[in-house]
Amino acid sequence: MSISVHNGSVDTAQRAPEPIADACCPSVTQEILSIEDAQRFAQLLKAVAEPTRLRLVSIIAAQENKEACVCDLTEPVGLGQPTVSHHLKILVDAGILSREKRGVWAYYAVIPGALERTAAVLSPVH
Amino acid sequence: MSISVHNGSVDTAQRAPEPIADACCPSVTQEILSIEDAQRFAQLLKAVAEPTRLRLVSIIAAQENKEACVCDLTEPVGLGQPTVSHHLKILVDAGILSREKRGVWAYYAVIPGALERTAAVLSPVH
DNA sequence: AGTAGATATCGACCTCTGTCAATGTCGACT
DNA sequence: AGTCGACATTGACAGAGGTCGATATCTACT
Repeated sequence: MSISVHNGSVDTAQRAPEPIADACCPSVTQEILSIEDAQRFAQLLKAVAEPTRLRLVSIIAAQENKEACVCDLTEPVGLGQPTVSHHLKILVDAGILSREKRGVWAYYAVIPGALERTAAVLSPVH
Repeated sequence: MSISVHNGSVDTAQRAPEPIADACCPSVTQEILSIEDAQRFAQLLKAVAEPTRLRLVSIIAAQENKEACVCDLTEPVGLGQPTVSHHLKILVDAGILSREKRGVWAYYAVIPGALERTAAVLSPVH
């Protein structure tokens, strides 16, 4: 079994319950939020409303290559590797971070515009 | 002991542990967040990262007078009065909403610029 | 004074969430 | 093949957080 997918795209087929960061249209102050929109927005904001995850995003963004692997992150945040991995997964699922595996390492990067889209939920651009 | 304070003005003196919405300087992408900043920002974002609270803010902002009392809010969100009161308190403590008591009613309003300042934590203005 | 109504607070319950130790998985290297 | 190292996943635990019923407080009104 485990015919290791050499076809790169299958990896993404299994994953991706559609990231929540496609907050295109409504905003908190533009109209009364539906229950569904409120839940989507809350889930997106929750991904970022956590001290450790904020620092993770901050550290990754401050990196020279704009990316970092898990081993670069455990020491700065002072938490165990499974915990860091867990936080990163939440940020990836929310559409804030991207994950690329190169060899043994997994490199995480901030998806361009993701934070701006998240912020736009609270304050639409202008 | 316990000389019950009959002094009316203690009410306001007791309150106000400085709202967290004075996120003036740093931002997630500008520099590596200190642990203290990360905690402050997370607490501010947590206040908004909840479906019911998002809808409360949304409903209040959509009101004609830009304000609403608790009795206006319990029915739209479909929750009990103590629960709504609890959520509103969290938003007030975070510096998102203001509270003004007129007669028997307590009127809540979105503090101008509060949502923008909160959003600026994720995406600095420009 | 006494009542009624709006809101805040308290206590309890249950779910969600952050953390860790242990284990599983996979790639690189000898 | 076998080992080592990086990362993900699982299970368990403690603490935080959302909800409600009951109660307290406070104001207007008769």
